[in-house]
Amino acid sequence: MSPTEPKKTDDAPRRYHHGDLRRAILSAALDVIAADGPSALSLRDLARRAGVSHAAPAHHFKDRTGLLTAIAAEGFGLLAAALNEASDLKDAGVRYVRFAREHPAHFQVMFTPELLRGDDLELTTGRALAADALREAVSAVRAEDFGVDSRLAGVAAWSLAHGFATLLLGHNLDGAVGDRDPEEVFRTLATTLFRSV
Amino acid sequence: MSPTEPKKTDDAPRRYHHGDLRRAILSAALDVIAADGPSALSLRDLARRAGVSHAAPAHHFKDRTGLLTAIAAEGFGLLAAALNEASDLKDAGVRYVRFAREHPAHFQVMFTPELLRGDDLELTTGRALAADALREAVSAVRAEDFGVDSRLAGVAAWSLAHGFATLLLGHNLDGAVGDRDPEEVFRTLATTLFRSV
DNA sequence: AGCACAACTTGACACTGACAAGATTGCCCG
DNA sequence: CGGGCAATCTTGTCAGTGTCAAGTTGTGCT
Repeated sequence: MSPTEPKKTDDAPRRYHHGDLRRAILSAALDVIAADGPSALSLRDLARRAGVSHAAPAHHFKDRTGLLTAIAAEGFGLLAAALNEASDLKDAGVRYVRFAREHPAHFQVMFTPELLRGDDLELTTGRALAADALREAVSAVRAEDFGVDSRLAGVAAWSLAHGFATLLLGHNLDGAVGDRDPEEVFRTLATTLFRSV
Repeated sequence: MSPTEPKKTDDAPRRYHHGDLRRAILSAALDVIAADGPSALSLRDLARRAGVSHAAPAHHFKDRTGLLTAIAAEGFGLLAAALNEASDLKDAGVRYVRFAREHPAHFQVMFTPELLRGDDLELTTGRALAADALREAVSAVRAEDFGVDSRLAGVAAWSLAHGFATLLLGHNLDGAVGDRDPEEVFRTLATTLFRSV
């Protein structure tokens, strides 16, 4: 689309004037988002933190949407990697929740589509990788054990894990979880719900 | 907190210069949010749509956060009303999903805490109303049927419904749901998962 | 060595949220 | 019934932001 864009996104780490500005800005952005959400993100503020001029970030991410899209794409990659190590569906759910807790900024941005460039290549491939990983985990539970549609099992598992993770990050489960380990709470919860499938 | 604020929030409809500016701005805001998310919200744009000056909205909502907080509070009220009519836990879940589809802007704002004034009175009371409604629906399913903790049943049901609704609004289930009625999909899904509790 | 290009800077413009201070309007109460 | 008064809205302003355009600096390659 835009031939002016560098597009050498993640080859080797850059060693230029700044060092690795792209990573520095990504990292600062993740801090800000984790603390105050994507709406608190300011490119100029990120530039200030990195000690560069206010327009420097644009060279790496084109614009605000580009930065958030890069974060989402990275997040889907990380999520796919995490899910690919799951032993079964329940374990995949636990890893999903763990991912959301360990990468809250990624998680939040990944599922806020109006902030993203939906047709971005790295984003769509990352999303596809994560979807494949989920499908793989779901394939372990036999279709006839669950219901008519095998995809329904995937939707159910995804909904449960995603809802739990989302509510957790929004501090909506603080009372119910208490001081227990959220992942353990989710495990027992998933075991109870899925015990018969 | 702020004694300058009018605070006569929702008595009778105002009949002043504009007519009912407060409602007009709320309504326009809901349109914008439903279409492009909360980050696309601009007070000046809302003022323009309502045909008033750029600073008029501030008189009704103090600032951007105030507007979003009012939306969230209204949303929790609507959700509580919907849940209070539920016949059982599964029906509450279906109504939860229906609420999210019918009021996507409310839903989105309600669960984005960093956009809200968390200590706002109307918000906290609205949230408490909705929480009560959920607890009421959960109380129908007996604790020993589910597991040790009865609250766990609430967390499970809430997570499932919230995750399904969130993924649905984000168009993450378009493929799996197809052209079926999402509420029906959720109903079968919840029936399968909760059939034994 | 020098050239092409990536990385960054400087400057500008339109837009936004927020605040202060003034103008207008309907309502209440004497 | 009319005068004050408070709620409603306007005007003006300021700092901050995203984005674009054009210039500058450094780097690796040939």
